[in-house]
Amino acid sequence: MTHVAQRAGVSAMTVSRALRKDGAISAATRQRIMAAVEELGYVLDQTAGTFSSKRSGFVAALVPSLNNSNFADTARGVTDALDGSGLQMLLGYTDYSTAKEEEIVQSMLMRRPEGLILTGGRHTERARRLLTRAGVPVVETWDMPGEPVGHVVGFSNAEATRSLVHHLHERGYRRIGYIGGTSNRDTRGADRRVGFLRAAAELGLDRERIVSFGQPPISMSQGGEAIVQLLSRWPDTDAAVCVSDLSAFGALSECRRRGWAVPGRVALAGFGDFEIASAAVPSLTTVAVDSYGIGHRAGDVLLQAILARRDDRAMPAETVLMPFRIIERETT
Amino acid sequence: MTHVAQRAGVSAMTVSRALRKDGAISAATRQRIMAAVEELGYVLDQTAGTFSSKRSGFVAALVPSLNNSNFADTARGVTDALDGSGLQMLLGYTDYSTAKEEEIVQSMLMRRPEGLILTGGRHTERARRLLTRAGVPVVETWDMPGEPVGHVVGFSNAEATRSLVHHLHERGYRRIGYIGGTSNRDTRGADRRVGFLRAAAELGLDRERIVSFGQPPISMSQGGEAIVQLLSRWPDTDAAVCVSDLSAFGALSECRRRGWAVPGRVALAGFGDFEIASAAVPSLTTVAVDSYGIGHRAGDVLLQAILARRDDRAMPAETVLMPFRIIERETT
DNA sequence: CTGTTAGCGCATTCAC
DNA sequence: GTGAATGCGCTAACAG
Repeated sequence: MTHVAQRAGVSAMTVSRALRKDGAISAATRQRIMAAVEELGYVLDQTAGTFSSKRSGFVAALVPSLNNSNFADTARGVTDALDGSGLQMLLGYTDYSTAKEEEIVQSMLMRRPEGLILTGGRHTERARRLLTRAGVPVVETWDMPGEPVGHVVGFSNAEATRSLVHHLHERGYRRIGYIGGTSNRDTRGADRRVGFLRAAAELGLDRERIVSFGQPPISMSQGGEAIVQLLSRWPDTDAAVCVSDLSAFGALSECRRRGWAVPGRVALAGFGDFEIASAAVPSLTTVAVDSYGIGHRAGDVLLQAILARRDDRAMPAETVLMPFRIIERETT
Repeated sequence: MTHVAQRAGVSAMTVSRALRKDGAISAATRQRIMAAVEELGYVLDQTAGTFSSKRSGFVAALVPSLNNSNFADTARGVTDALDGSGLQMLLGYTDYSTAKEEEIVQSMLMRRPEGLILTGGRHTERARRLLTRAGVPVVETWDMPGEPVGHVVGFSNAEATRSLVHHLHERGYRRIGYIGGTSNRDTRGADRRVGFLRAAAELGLDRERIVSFGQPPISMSQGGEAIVQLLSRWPDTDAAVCVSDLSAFGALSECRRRGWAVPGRVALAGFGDFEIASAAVPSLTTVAVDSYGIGHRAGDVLLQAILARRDDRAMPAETVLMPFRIIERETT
């Protein structure tokens, strides 16, 4: 910066000002400085800037997996909401593990984010403690946690699945099964199973008709194996609710290979309204969530909280309930 | 850190040592310090550490899109290769735009990464200049650039698609079409079209039989619209090569809806060996690339280069050609 | 609109 | 194995 300053015939401080948008510099001086910057190939050292200003200029966003269009859309929403704020989003992925989430929370906090966006409402005790003590705003998404860490932008996965089962019941299905992963690692998946069980209890359906298959998130091929297990164990099953569209598509493909008509032999429903749900033949009944909207809204809430904090204003914890809706298609 | 030091009855320097793995501290002292750290909820400020040590402890990885299992696998590979090195990967996505790539390169460089991994070999002039001047190792992936910026771990997309077309020709297909996006925004997609044209020229096939549909990356539904256009414009088409498995699946679904037998009426092939390629019915012929391996190898190469640089050793630019292979399935 | 001074929280270096 | 002095490159705060 001193080099640039010398070349432009100004002080380092003036270079610093020219490199930030907040003005207080004459157009002519800025132009001269920018020319010097380009000539020297100077790139501002944000590390030093952060250190000095105590503003890191970024927020951390943690998602379970990169390869999931729902979370990719949420990340896009966050990025868009932050656009123009001078804040950048740094992404981390937890592989659906709260232990890994804890690690990433810690390593993110070492870089002093101005806020964090998390997926889900379940965290390790230590992660909760770190987050609380960090003193920066936190938004939990894709869930409705009982005891939120801070702000929330999400919905109840249990409630959404419960609605889906009720919907199938209204359509006349009575022997409904559930396909999901073997552990509670995917906490949203576990919540969906809870919703299935709740609806089954309310409607007097069989609550045993559950196939758990593979470590979450379960793949298309695991969905295929699961539907075979479900129908061989309970051959009178007339509908299967799957933890995600991907497993539902796997089940659908396996049915096709075996000549089982969908929805004639068995109806299928997924979760998430991935592109494949509408592209599949027959198209998949599913639960649509506004993934992008969750991210955008979470970004908004976080930004407001960060701005409030900069002004030493307190911002009350906000909980935004996002809508979901059942999309009936050809598999039911 | 001073607080922690006081509580543990040592100097700040000793706390700094305790928080890094490099030893030179007694077990008893470290234990006392760790206790104080936990009690106070202290989290090391890596910004200050980076600033002082001139090591940011991270590498930047830029991918075109998050929602793509190929690039997600590559990112996983990079993360795994870096595991244990003390380097963290920070991810950015470019939306398949070199202009956005330039922006992200700049904002990453402001945080002083110790290395960068890029997807593709085409960049804006300014991005190239920034990268060259940054003085840190760079690895380009998923491509075989003519003039690499630094190291390369990839393959030729043109060559892979050319092989696929030759493969179809050997299987007896003679009126082969190509489905891709409308612009060169997805540079790997553009290279695949080049490979198609090259093979068509070599084999004496019709070189006009191309449908470009939508902004890359093209969606499943755009793949569906494209196959309809292709077959209505050139009804004698006996095979279609698609820029990706996703568009190929969209084409496949549309054929099914219209009662066009695949591969009877038209054969289809994709690119990438996504999970959907094997899950689809009929399963998709495609080109498999070792996405995870590209990431892992790129991470390895970058790590070696970073370690060499730390020791002031020069490391010659390395080019690693990764294999691809045609996977013949039921759509051809 | 521009310059000067001071200091952000660590790690490096050297002393002991 | 531990401590003290020093400085990393920038920006806040204030002066002019």
